[in-house]
Amino acid sequence: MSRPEVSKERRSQILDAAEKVFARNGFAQSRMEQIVAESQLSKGAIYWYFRSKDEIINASLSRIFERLLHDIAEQIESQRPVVERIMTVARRATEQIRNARQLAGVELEAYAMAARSRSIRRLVRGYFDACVDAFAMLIADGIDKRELRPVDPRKIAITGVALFEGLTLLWVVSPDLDFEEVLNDAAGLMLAPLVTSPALHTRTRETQVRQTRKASRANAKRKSD
Amino acid sequence: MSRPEVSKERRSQILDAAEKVFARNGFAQSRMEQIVAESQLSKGAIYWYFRSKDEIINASLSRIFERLLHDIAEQIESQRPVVERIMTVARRATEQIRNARQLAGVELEAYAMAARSRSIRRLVRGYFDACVDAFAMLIADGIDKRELRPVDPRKIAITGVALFEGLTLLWVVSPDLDFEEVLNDAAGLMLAPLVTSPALHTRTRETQVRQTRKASRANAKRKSD
Amino acid sequence: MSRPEVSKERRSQILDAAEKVFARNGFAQSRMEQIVAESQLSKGAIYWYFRSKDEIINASLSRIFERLLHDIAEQIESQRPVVERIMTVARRATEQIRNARQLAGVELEAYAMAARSRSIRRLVRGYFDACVDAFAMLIADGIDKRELRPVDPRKIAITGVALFEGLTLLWVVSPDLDFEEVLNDAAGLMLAPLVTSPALHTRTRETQVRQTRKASRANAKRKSD
Amino acid sequence: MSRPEVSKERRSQILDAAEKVFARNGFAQSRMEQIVAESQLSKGAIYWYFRSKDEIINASLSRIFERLLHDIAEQIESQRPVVERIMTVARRATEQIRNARQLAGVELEAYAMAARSRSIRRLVRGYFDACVDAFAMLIADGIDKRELRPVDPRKIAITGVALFEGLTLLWVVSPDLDFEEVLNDAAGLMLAPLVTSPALHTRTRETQVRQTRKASRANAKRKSD
DNA sequence: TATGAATGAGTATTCATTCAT
DNA sequence: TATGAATGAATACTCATTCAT
Repeated sequence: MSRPEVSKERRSQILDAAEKVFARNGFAQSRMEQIVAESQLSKGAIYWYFRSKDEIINASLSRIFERLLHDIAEQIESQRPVVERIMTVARRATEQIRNARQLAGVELEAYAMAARSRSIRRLVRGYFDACVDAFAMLIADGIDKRELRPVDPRKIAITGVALFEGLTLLWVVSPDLDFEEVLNDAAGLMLAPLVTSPALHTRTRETQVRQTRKASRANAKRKSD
Repeated sequence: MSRPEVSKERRSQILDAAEKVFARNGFAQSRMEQIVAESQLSKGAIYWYFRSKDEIINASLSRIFERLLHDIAEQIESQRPVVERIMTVARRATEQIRNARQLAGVELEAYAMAARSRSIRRLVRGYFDACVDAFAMLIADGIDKRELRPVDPRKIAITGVALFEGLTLLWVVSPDLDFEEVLNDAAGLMLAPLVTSPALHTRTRETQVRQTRKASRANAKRKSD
Repeated sequence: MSRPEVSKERRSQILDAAEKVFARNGFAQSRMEQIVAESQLSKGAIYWYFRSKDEIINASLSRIFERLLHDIAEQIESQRPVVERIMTVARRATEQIRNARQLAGVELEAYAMAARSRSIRRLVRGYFDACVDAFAMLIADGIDKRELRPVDPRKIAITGVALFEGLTLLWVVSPDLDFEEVLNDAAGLMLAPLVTSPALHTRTRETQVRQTRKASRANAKRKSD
Repeated sequence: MSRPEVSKERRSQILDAAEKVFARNGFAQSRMEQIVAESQLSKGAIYWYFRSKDEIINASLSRIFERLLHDIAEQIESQRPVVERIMTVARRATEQIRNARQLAGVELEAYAMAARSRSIRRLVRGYFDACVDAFAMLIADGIDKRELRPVDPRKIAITGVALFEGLTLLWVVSPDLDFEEVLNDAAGLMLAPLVTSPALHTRTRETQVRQTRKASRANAKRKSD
């Protein structure tokens, strides 16, 4: 292998290790020592390829976001109906997060760090913007193809991304929430009014006040555990 | 002041100081020394009232969430139309967060911590559950009064809370986002289909694909800054 | 109760509490807070009667030593044969220490402190001197009554006290040692040659080299546990 | 120097420093800062080689006991008469302790700690056991060679070790005690009855009651200082 | 006398980063 | 390039003692 190839290889090796450690312990609670151990390299080697822990965090996050976006991009290029594509993206993201549950924790930590660090904020913002862009593109496509009513794609997209991130957050805090079901409900709620054909519809029909009150009491009970 | 009154007073004094420090620096980056300085008390006094930094964080978060919920509760009891009340709650929350912008950072950090700490998770979960309950109650009330179509209030509530938290997150990351406008759009999008009267409607009318594409390019440009 | 009586009462109350706490945790690891709790008094009250923790330690040790000496004194005044009286003292001390096993730990800590603190040294020294005096008196009495050969009572006494303290030390470290048996052996070994009548004799008779070697191996084995 | 050699060197360097500091201030009153200063290394370096202060204490004590045992071992292997060898061991130990007087304080603290700490107790016990073993071996050898009467070597050994430790304790508390003389007296008292030849004998002859009473009065006087 | 809230100097330990080899 | 020993600033927490009431 040539020099630059070795360099690339080593950086990957380190980031792979770092990612595992970050997933286990979060960014703040991860120690350079642990990354060293996981990477099978030496402390010096790590610092040869990365200036600091912060730089590793940035690079790691960058890679994670890229990977997530890559998945989304694939779906977007498909030629299937827009609503289907949207739901597929959502479902895939759901799967990904459920499989690598720890990823959600890392993401949340990144969002929290974004509030304090300029560089992390730029990173997260890039990710969000890309998500919104992709989503908006999809909506616009749907409008063009008369699958969706003529709405502001950007607004829908922002709402959609916010909804997805918000649901992820709720799910991290309440792991017993049926993420898939909730996501379906929420997506249906949001998309149904936009669809020109009556294919997608909210499935609920009648007053469910009593049901809701019951659930409230359940919450109250759990609180006192 | 009597003994127990002084004790209560001191606890508040410490939590007030802690809250300021936390808002400035986040939980992790806040130092006990800073809380000591801000509280005008001594280190020993702090530890007389709280066992550890963690306990202060918990108490502080608890108080913050309580305050937020208190505000929501006020709105809920009003007798105005449900949609109005919902929008008022959203608007008030918006204001609160915009006024104490740092609060959002603290909240995000709490959410990230919830992924790792049992006690914080319980706290955050209690908050989310209460929000969902309150929101669901409002929806149920709307349905009872025929202001809203008969839907599952709980599902709407979860979606609503997720949406609000997600938007806050987006806004923390993209501070130049017009939070109020985005919130209005999202709320309209979500509520419009539920309303029986045609009062509330999405204001957008025609294909805006071109507009969206333009925004995408703007994002792409900002990225390279 | 008159003022001075209350004072005396309170001091006892505090020292009783302190003694319990010291026995549980040792001097260094005992906290004033614990003494406060155990004494059912307040922190201020404790400091009203004692200037400092050190003063409590001193007073407590003083009381402990006095009590031990009191027991010895009783035996000395008896009119029974000297050897019997010596063995009774030893046996009583043994019992006392075995009953309040923690006492031995406190004593050892006092001896260690004596190496650094002038006041503790004076206290311990007073105790040792008194022990030696009492023991020497006993020996001298035995010589006078022709129960013992004419030896230097002081030398025997010092040896005896050292032996007893040394055995206690060994027993604290090796709690499975049969203290009573070892003490009997040691006392017999030391006293037998002094006795004019042949009443007391070492009970061992023949070469026990093999037995010893076996015990050595047992030690070696325990070491590797 | 090779890597492992440097490591060994550093550990020694740290333990040498620690030993000096411990001797000056005792274990509990020694500060890591002092060990850092004395060792000419940095705080980090100390913690690179030892996990904690406790680990340094353990290692230090271990080394001290090993050194003491090494000295004893040398004497035991000699071919001179057993009584002579015993007295030489005792005399050498005496010298060692008198030269490094502070060592006695450290030992006493170790004994006190043994009452509370499992690991220290194991250490001290190993030392005592080894001492007893060595002593018993010597006695057994003497019996084999008909220099000593057939007694239980182990019992003598325990008594001997207890006696020596007890005398050391007395001497720490009463530094003006003539340790050598007292040790000689005690050893003579213990060994004389065991010896087959009449070479060693108690040198005292007549009633010394008066002398003893005088010493008692001296003690009483010192008490009131 | 008595209370217990308040003080603050004191300390072991951690960990990102550096640098001689 | 690579190693891993060495650095040292930073930090949460303890606890004997004090003092206003």
